[in-house]
Amino acid sequence: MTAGDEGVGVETCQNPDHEAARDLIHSATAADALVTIVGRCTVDYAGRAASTLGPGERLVVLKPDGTALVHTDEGYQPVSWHSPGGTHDADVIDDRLRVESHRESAGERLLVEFETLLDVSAYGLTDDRNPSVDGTEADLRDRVLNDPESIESGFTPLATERQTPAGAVDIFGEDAVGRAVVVELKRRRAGPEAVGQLGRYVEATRRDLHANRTVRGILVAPSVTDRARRLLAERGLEFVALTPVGTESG
Amino acid sequence: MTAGDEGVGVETCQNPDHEAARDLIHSATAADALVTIVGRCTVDYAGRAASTLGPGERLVVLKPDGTALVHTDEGYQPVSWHSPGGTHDADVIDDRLRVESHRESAGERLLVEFETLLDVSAYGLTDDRNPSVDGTEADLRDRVLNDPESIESGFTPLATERQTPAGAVDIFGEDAVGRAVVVELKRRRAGPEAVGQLGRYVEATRRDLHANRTVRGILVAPSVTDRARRLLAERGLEFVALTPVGTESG
DNA sequence: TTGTGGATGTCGCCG
DNA sequence: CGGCGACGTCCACAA
Repeated sequence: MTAGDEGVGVETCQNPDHEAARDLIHSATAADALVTIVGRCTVDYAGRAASTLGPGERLVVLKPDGTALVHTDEGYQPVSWHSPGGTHDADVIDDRLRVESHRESAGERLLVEFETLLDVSAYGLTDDRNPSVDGTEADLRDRVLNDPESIESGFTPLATERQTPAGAVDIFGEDAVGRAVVVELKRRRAGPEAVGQLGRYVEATRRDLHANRTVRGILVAPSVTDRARRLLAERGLEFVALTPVGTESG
Repeated sequence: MTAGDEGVGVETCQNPDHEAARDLIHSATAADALVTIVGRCTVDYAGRAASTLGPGERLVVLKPDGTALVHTDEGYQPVSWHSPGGTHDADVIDDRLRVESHRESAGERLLVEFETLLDVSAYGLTDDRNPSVDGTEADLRDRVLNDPESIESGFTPLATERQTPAGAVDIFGEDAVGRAVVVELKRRRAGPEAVGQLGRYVEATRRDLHANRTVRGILVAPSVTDRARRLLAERGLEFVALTPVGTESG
């Protein structure tokens, strides 16, 4: 595999010796390939925090963009990792493969040291990256904009992402009587932070507008927790139940 | 590899035909092994939302706990996934491997359909899961408890995780003059939500205590954003700069 | 099961 | 580059 070759390529080594693994990682990294390493290893991370992992068998993924992931046989989350943007390196010290990812700008470093190697593989992957997702907050926003009556009769959206000193209001509009309305959207059941957000935006909007202008705040979400409902009541805010299109039952 | 065998085991197939891949996935899943599949595939997810991915070359990881991860050659995040708790299945339809993860209780389903297979491997992994992390919010809390003067002279912690109707207060205590103090901790630079949280806890604590008791609110974090600082001032709350032990420079 | 908030969150957008 | 909030967030812990 030559550098710049983005086509399909695979190189696999089972139970490789550590120097063969190092060489494979070197050439794969140079060719912008994705590398997987399976073996017994220890892990050390230092950066935004510090973490260590004792010996265990794990799957390590090195991506050409600098991402490093250390996965065990459980969980969605990697047990340790390095974010994109850094560089990978591999060497052998005391007959042991050491894989290191670092990003100087963030002062981060991830070190994986292998006792045992079960498998090392390199893959040249290409992906068009054309994801599509439905049921997001943007879908909920579009639903409200396409049918403002779903909020309440006479509601008129005037702006989305309206800037205030406290942040951007999801939907800003007017009710049937001409009062200002601040709408905060949540794609799923809303908790206390959502109320906090809405409250901040309402306060900021009151300051922005004429002092005597009424500003209503409406939280729009599929549902709210009890605590959130209480907080809404305390602050004179309102709630409208609405789900993003496509997530509703039926 | 027999069911219940948790020891080290590896089975690898390069450029397998789709039925061989299916068989390997079946036996690996039955043996609680971790499976990696590399190939060109499409992905469909339906559950909390809905997402689709067009054809692309990706790394798919199936874990024995029901986790499924679809990784491209970029990014920390899987481009699609299935959370732990479900089950994996594999079959061949129209000469194409289809891998499906589903969790009925959550109404979630992830379907990966392969056009091309570069590699299928299974690994029996064992991990002690003895992670250690430093520099967390818990470390910041311990730092304050071990040296209350780091907040201010005369500060006395009385409780951690003190319950209020608005949630749990990180540290509750008294200042040198006997006023109640509510402390909210953040391990990194704090933004508006942190102020909102602190404000809620202070309000709830004021209601809990005698009406005439003064309650101070202190945000403890390495730093705050401008907006957060303004919000603190508006609500009469305070800020003390402090980092979790071990993250500080020097 | 649900609620709540932390996380080495990551990621995208916008100033 | 930093601030800010969404995310199919995940996750641990408590009620």
